[in-house]
Amino acid sequence: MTKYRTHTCNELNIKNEGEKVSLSGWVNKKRDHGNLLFIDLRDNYGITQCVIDKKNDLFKKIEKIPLETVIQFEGQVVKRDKNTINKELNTGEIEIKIINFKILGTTKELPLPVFSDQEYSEEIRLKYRFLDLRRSKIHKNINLRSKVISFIRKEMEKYGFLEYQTPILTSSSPEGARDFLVPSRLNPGKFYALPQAPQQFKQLIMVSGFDKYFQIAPCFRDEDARADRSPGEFYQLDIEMSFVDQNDIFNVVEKLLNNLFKKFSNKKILNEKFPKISFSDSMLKYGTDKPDLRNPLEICDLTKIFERDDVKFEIFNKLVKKGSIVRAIVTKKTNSKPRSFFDNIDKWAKNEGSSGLAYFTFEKENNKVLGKGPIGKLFSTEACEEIMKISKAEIGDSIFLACANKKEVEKLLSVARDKIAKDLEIIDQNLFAFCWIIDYPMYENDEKTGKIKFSHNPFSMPQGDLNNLNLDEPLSIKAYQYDIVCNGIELSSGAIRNHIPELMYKLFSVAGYNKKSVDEKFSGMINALSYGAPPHGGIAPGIDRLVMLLANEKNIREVTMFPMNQNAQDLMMNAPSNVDENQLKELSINIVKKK
RNA sequence: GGGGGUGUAGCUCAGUUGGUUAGAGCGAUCGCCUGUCACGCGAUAGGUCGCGGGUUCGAGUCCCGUCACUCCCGCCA
Repeated sequence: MTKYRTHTCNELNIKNEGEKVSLSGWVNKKRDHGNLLFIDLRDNYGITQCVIDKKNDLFKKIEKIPLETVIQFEGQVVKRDKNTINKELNTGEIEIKIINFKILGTTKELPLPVFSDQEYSEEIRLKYRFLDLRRSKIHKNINLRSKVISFIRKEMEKYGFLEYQTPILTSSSPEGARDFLVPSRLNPGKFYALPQAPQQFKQLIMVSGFDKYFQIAPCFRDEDARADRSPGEFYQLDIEMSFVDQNDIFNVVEKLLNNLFKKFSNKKILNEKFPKISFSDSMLKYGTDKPDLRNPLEICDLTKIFERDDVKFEIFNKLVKKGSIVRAIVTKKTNSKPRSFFDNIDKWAKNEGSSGLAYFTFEKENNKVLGKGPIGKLFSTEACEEIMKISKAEIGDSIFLACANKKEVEKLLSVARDKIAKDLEIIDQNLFAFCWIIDYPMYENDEKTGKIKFSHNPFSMPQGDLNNLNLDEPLSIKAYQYDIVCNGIELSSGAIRNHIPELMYKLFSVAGYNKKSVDEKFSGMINALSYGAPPHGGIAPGIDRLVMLLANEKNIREVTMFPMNQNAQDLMMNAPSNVDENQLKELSINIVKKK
């Protein structure tokens, strides 16, 4: 109880009948019958209906109060008639008979209505975020986010982790995303960088002898936004552990996510023991390293089929001869689908910038397997049977074929998998399907330069006999590097780190860094690892994306309190903004004006 | 950096083949209404059709440019 209220707007019920109470909140909605006025009063917790009739002298004044005014009502809890009970409200069995009121905060005319299910443009929502956040759906999302973070902290502490904080002003790192830079006044011409992640610090924490680290860590990357990627800043559940292999980390994360998702969602978890899929398998079966396992469709490789003489699909045959590959998606029991179903998918594929998806359906006539559809007759019975064997297709199933270089085929079929599943409505929306993607390659070919580069984190531990790595074939080396994926969304990646300096020099030299440049660029890390570093590893699931999944939202701004727009501007606070000439002078900075 | 979508009243949107004074719902203002909970009824106000240029007798509508928002590609070790 405070001077403003005896109860919140969500707690009064039939047991309080007759009590004199005081409530404070916003005028959510008025229903004015001329001689009788209902006001829905709203606060963070809920809504309570307040009522006044014309006999009361205050009626005329209260009638005029605009929506979203902040007001305090004194009144009496009255039981509602049976037929006027509102089952939608927790307080729906009672109402407050207004005795007195006090206006605590007035409002101008609203730029956007608060009480409405309408959708509004992002621009207006972000500019008036404080109004937008009053609306029930996003208000709930933000409170969910708070509860999720609190739950994670408690769980992690239960598992024996301690939260350690790391610097926000740190040094610019040579690899990875663009840094946000902060000029140093005391060191003219030099810059701090905001951390892209506390990657090096958490390793240093392990080297410092702390054993189990976590942090709800802010991360800053100056890269372009997406629906599921805030520009500028986001949060990770950063985790690092000493004396572990990757299964120890999997166990912690699986336990945490199972508990978290069970607590905050009614959806089922497909496999509580998350399946482990190797990177190469994932690229073959799903065309991507973030597969949506709710989708039962799988991709198979049929390149060999097009080397046969009894397959007369000239375009593909020729392309295969030139080195292209053919992969396919089988859809079950689609022989009765109308022609438009197939043509739409082909048309869609062409829209995606590919040469389209060829298709046909397996049928049986006179006990002989036949291909039906535009290109069906180009395949002999034997070829059809071979395809069915490889793709596990049955009579009545259809097959969609893509032919191009490996990367293009993977990319097209990965999105085609989503598209076809959506059209067939075979994705169970009431499911969370987690998986681990493991065995990432240590290196890859840089397409632009043709040189070998690290495919992920250069600090990852390579797999195999460390004294006998095949450095002549770097592309064959796999790393203890892993991702966790849920419903096709990449939640995070992690790795067992390389804590052996000599090995690190070797691995860096493959990617074209000599000892001197490694010492220069990663001096802090290398130096620390040289004084007794424990084996260690970790992971860092994205908090924003976890909350998105739990809130069933597709856009990260729906779970972020004060997000920036796509151009990394805060329309409410007007950031970024010009600064005073004097501020620049102190920082020894000149602005170069673009023409 | 590139591609798509959108831009009309405070908010959400309609606007036909280019043709009279640009409409609706919500909100605002005023009036009526004692059991609503998306209360109801009536009236009034509210417009640089994102901005600039062009075609045309005539442009919200067609063309060119530009800006803003958004989605995607690139990018995000």
